[in-house]
Amino acid sequence: MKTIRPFTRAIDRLSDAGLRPTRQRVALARLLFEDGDRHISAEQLHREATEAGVKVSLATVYNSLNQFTIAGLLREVAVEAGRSYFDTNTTQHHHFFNDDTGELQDIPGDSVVLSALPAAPENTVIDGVDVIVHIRNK
Amino acid sequence: MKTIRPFTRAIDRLSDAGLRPTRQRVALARLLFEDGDRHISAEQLHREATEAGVKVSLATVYNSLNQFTIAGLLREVAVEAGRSYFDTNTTQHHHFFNDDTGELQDIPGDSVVLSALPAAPENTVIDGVDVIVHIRNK
DNA sequence: GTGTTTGCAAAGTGTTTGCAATTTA
DNA sequence: TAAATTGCAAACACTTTGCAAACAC
Repeated sequence: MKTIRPFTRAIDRLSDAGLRPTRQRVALARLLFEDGDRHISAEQLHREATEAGVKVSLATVYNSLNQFTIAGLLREVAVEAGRSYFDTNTTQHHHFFNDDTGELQDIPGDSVVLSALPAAPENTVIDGVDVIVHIRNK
Repeated sequence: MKTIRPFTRAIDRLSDAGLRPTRQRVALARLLFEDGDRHISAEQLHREATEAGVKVSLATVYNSLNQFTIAGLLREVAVEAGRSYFDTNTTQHHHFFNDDTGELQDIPGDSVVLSALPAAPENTVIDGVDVIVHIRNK
């Protein structure tokens, strides 16, 4: 009864990524990865953790999000200056960003198609393509 | 035959946009608009102004950039959390962002083509599409 | 003159860091 | 026990704001 499956999965995910599965990191990983694709900021995650009764400092949330990102568990999405979002879906895909509400969401399937990609400038290589479709409430 | 963009003085540009052409705003508009397309942050513009002998405070640079943006003279481009870039080219186009150097540049011509656009979610309308091609040095 | 704009410094965000205490392996 | 991690507060980078003085019309 002590061995909860999802708990174990979070631990394995962290271990596999070379991150020590501490109490805080496991709790954050569960919040992040147990409910499918998520787009979340550090503040939001910290609030969720606190509401779930997990004692973790905001600094640790920031540090963990950055470590998870470096480890390839998360992807950082820049939508507007001053706020960072982290996306649990690390595969190549694109986003709607609601400028009214600040909400970020995936663009489903392949409903965005880039039919031509530019050549990278001299001495550079393409590292990734972000498409942000800005939307606002009707 | 080549389309020549009509030369508009900084003063007229500001007046037409409903902005009082003060000494500071005129100086900033000159720096921004007299040398073709530019991608610049508030700090950079402030430094340029200072180097050009224009006395203007950083707060006024920020305020002016925001006013210019609201007036449609500039377009703000979000590339990474924590830094705002302003683009003097307000037409629909896309960008390379060099993650190594922090440099932002236009993607030339039609070398990026979005061949499909998603439908906006319920009760929202599409406001614009940003394509950022992240590059890094070889 | 009257309303607008500026500059300064202070305040506000969001994020990172130094370091002692704690936890993990 | 040694090394890694945490929490706190302070530091940070960037941006906005309040208000008195300066300016544009």
